[in-house]
Amino acid sequence: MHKGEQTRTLILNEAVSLASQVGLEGLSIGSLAARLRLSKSGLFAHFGSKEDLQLQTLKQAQSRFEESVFRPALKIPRGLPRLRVLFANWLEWISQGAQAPGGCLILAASVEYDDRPGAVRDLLLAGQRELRGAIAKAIRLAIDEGHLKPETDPWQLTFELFGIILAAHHDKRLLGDPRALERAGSAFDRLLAERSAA
Amino acid sequence: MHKGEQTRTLILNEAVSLASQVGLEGLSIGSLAARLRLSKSGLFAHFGSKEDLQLQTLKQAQSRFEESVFRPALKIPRGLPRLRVLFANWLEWISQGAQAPGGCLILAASVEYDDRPGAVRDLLLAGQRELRGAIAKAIRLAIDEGHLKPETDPWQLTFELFGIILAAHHDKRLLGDPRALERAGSAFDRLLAERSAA
DNA sequence: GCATGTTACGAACGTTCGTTCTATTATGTC
DNA sequence: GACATAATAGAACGAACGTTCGTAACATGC
Repeated sequence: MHKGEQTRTLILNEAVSLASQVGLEGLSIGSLAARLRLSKSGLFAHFGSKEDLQLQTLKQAQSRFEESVFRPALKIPRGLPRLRVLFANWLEWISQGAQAPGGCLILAASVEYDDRPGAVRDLLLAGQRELRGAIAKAIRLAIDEGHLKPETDPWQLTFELFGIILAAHHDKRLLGDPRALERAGSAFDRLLAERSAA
Repeated sequence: MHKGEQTRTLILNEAVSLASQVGLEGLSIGSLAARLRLSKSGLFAHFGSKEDLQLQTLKQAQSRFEESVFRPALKIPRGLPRLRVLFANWLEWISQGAQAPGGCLILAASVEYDDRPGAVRDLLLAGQRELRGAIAKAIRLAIDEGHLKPETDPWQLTFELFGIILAAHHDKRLLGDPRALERAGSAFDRLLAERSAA
């Protein structure tokens, strides 16, 4: 009954790791099966198509992101404190080399599929919209709490925060710059300092 | 004698266009040949290996970037004016859908190869370092000209500018957000305004 | 412990991949 | 216009791709 679910989870964990290195399109059933010491057909039977495997892999990564970055932040008092934790968790997420040695799968897939219509892109888009909305909401709460100036544009600030994350991810991975994280941190601090209510 | 060079250029132009959509790894010799109505082997003879094709394609994109974004900015007076033109050209570059319908090939390849050692990654790294250095230099000139505060950190500002570009590219392509460019513009303006010398 | 249904395997399918030959056609030079 | 050279085509290669199918091994509920 639940032996299937068990190996399915095992497969998806390995799939996230592999796909983060070679991309969702580069993720091949054969090599994934070899990593897990499974037969190609045995693994395939769990999904039925490669696209489904890609979708499930992406969903796995998304829910891990939600669990690692977002959920913990909800326990922090709303306003600036929560926003700070959110950003800190996010930074930690993109610099995790353990479970995703190839960097953040979601960011990689976003670049890979930004011009390929289909279910994968739709899933990415839905996740991205949800993420942006949640950050904008956290910013709005910070305004309501009187932590940020009322004229702050939540979407604009969200845009700029995302840019810092992207730059940190890029610099850490391609350039291997160890200062990327502190650069991101000070950019974040300055961004919030400007908009902090007096 | 120079017929070869001619078709080679034709191939590389199409390769940049195709690779921007499917990635440098997804770029296959067969489909590229079909697009150009060439035989697979005939096209292959121009390069000798797929990796060489990838390298030449990336070099083509890099030199086009240099030509479109950087070179024109050198004619603008140094300091803030040049920096503004640089950023504007860059923004225009990432939103060009004509020759690279899949977005900026360099950015896509940076994500694709950030964890794949080899010649492609080395080329990306060299290009990125050159770009960062050039921007930091432009910023330093703006400081020297008295346009920016002397305590401005060129590398930190370069980092943040790059983040804005990345965010704009992402939002325009995945989210299809038409406001991405103006968001980037106002982020840029504020970034410079803060550091403008009185 | 047996029956039953789920789970995994192995072989094979047709395609496409990058690459290597050989042969044929175009091109540039005297 | 003939000749050397460069450029393209065509066929074939082994390997890997996603996918299908029949069958053996297994785990589960009685």
